[in-house]
Amino acid sequence: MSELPKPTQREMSILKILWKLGPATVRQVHEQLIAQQSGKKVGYTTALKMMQVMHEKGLLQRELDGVSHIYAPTISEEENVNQVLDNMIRTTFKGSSSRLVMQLLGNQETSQEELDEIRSFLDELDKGEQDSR
Amino acid sequence: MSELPKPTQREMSILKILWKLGPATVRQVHEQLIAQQSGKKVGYTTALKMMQVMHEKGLLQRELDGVSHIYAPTISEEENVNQVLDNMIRTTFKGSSSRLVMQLLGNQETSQEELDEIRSFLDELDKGEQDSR
DNA sequence: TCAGACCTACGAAAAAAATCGTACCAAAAA
DNA sequence: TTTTTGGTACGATTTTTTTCGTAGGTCTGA
Repeated sequence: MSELPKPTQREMSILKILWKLGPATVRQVHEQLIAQQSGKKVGYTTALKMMQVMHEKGLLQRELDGVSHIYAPTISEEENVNQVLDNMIRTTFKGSSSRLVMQLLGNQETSQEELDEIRSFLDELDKGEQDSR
Repeated sequence: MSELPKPTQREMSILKILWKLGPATVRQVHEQLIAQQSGKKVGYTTALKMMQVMHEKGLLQRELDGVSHIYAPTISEEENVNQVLDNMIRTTFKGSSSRLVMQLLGNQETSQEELDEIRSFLDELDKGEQDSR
């Protein structure tokens, strides 16, 4: 496994945009960047450069499409989230995912539907485990 | 709510140490910093300065104790985790905490005990809700 | 009294991250 | 053909973060 450097906060915001948009050009990303960061104006070349740097670091893949490049994150949002969660469980919940879940549900307002969904998902898991015994 | 700046990655490592130790002096934090970051040696004044800066930013509180200061995070680990999770739910799980839970449990290897714990926690929640009706 | 051990504060240097100006190329429009 | 409209690359500058040297204070033990 190659060691991808941790994205900086700014880089994360670009990753998030790409996760939302799917593979996209610098221009598209730049537009989003401006749209959300109301107040901060970011130049086009800034976005371009950032994405070039991220490409060099291995955070983004790119593909030539006519004149322009189409960029995509090398890591999916799912993978990223999993990493973050795993890490959180390890460092702040002593390895116990149930603690995380409890913390989460205790804090968030969670609707009945959601709770039910979780419950039936638990049932699914149990069933799967049973089968594999 | 005051706008605390997001801690940088280095600052996070100091926060984590303080969350683990409880309120502590620069020296204590510095020791930990060295202990974990085997390879990277960090000078004492570096740790001191970082913590001073974090104090100015409002990330740390401090209290004079004789000659030295005792520092503590202004935000608890719990609050921090909640923020991160809330944010994650909002931005990547479309506001649904159950999706997060499902993603988590689907990915992690979770023991039967943990699953049971979650289930009984769900029951607790339901009971609470019932009472408040 | 004086050296040594611990502190803090502060400024400045070094390193890393972010921003942007400018040059350049190609294709489309005039 | 010339101009305008996108696009890339890249170097340089600016800003932010990180690191550390140095100065200066206090207390303690020799």
